[in-house]
Amino acid sequence: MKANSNIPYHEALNPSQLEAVNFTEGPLLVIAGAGSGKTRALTYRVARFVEKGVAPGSILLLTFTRKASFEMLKRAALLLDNRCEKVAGGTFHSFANTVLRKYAPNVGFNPDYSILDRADSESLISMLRKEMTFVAGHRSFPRKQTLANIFGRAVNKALPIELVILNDYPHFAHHTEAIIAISNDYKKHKAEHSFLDYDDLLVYLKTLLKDHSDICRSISSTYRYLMIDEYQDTNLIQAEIIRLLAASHQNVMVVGDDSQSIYAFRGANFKNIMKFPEIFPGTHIIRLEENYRSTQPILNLTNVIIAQATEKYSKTLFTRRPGGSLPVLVSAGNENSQARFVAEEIRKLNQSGVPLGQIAVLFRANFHSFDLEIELSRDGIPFAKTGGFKFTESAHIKDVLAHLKVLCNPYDRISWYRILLLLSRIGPKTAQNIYAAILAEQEGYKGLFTVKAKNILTGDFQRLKYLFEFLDSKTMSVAQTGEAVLNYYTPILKDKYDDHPKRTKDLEHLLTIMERYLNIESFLTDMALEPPSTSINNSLSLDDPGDGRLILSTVHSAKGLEWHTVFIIWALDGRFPSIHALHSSEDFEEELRLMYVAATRARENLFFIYPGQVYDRTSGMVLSRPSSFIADIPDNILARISYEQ
DNA sequence: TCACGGAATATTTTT
DNA sequence: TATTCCGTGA
Repeated sequence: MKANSNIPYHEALNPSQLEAVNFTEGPLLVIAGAGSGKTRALTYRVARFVEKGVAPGSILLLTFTRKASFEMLKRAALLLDNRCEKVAGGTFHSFANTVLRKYAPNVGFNPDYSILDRADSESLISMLRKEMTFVAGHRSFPRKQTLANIFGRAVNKALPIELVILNDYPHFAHHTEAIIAISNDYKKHKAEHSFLDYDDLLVYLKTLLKDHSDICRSISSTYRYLMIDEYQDTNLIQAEIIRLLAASHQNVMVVGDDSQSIYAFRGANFKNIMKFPEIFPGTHIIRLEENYRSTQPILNLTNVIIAQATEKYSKTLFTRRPGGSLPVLVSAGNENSQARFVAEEIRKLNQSGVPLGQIAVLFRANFHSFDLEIELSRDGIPFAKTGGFKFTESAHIKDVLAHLKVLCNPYDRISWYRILLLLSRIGPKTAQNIYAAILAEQEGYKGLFTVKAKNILTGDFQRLKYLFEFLDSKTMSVAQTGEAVLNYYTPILKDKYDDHPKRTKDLEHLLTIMERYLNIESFLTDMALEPPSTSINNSLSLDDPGDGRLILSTVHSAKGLEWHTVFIIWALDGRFPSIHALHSSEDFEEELRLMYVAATRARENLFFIYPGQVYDRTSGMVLSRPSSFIADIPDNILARISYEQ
């Protein structure tokens, strides 16, 4: 291999990584510990295949974010040549979309379907929820977001809704009937309007492969080598898709770390990775245990944390890096002294030369950082919170997209409501009437011009009519259409938002994206499946290189990232582990894995901080014990200090 | 029927 | 912090 290759496999890879790269036929499971270079292994393996002469188009690399696959293929291309960029790569969802656009009729729907992103499906659910008359009056009826969670869980775990409510939302048990009714409405509405949500993409792909063995065989013979990243976060449907795709050739490699499975609440099932060898008999298993990230004292601690898990592929991470200081557990008097401790330490670190962008504060839930944010602002320490709003989730982008969506699907009720409610003097009732008229005409959005109702003689509604008349009158490119909508929308924007200059910029950005598309349908599909990763307001986008700001992040959003110094705040029993997880051993164990993920982010310094006395309103309990995941760890592994004032 | 203001509330969120 | 819900007055 060395002789006729320009790729320095032996220099760049350790023996386990090398073994994974060279194992090219048959089922392979790579258990990749935190920071063990699994991306490197995957990248080199792609390059190796292509170098050997495997057609790039017959390799399928599935990941959970489009960014992950894009980067791997780009790096592989740097190693070898740009044939690697022709490898079929993407997310499960984009792969499902590609297949379904071709085969949708085989599973009973139109290939012109539109995709509902999370926000779309939530607003649809909200609409249906409001129409349930008997819901009104029940103050404690689940919100749209909760409903979407319940429906999603039922699908991803293949459980009936009753059971999901009983298991995870017992406090809504008395609403079970209404929730099921809304779920049925939701399904019906999607079917009638050719909408697929994210889950539907996977479900229909699975159904297609399962019910049409000829199609399944044909797809399998196209993709003869499968690689799946982050396998611990797949759900049952995804595992089944992989099983079906790999059944005929068995050339499937999955990479993951069962100890870092933290998405069970979305249906991920870490047992998929445990069961993989059963589903594919003869699976070869490789463990990557050499860690390239953290110092040994940090690894000693994280090894102890994860040793408490009951079900796992046991692995012990080690490093060859010398030195390092002990992780520290800090007891702070109250919430505010916790924040002050963090701010003070950050200041010291920064003065000793650690850039702010190399420091992160991690926490269990988004609102746990509120107090700290106030403290940081007061101290003048610049910070950025990850996650935050994504480009396509911001109101003004969604407003504009709604106008484009109805062009493709004139009976898209959610979008019409969104468009109409932007106009003054038009509320839900009038919007309903106008939509009814559009539906009644059964001819595009003709009803917009013929509808008669009070409240609509305003100039606003006239302008809307002109817009659609104009869009109708001639054929326009995607960008021209976008421009027309923007001209119409800008006055509304200026009226609605004080910060319109910033939002106008976003819209201009949107327009430049539109210029790349030949039709609106494919533009909208990409906006749902592969939205631009730029986030708005001053929150940080992940591809924004470490600038001069401290990072605040939930543990979930921190997965896969690393920093010089990591602070884990609220390491308090009842917060982390969350009070919601104390009743179920499965949930509790997931909290443990979450703590493991948090701690393994650190390269040099690791701090856990907990406030000593906190009253928790929802439970009525006083929380005062440090997180049980670390409370009993001996002093020679975890140092202790206390901080008052 | 709509618009507005104040109060209540919140676990985590790759598509 | 920010979103959503609810009641009130126009």
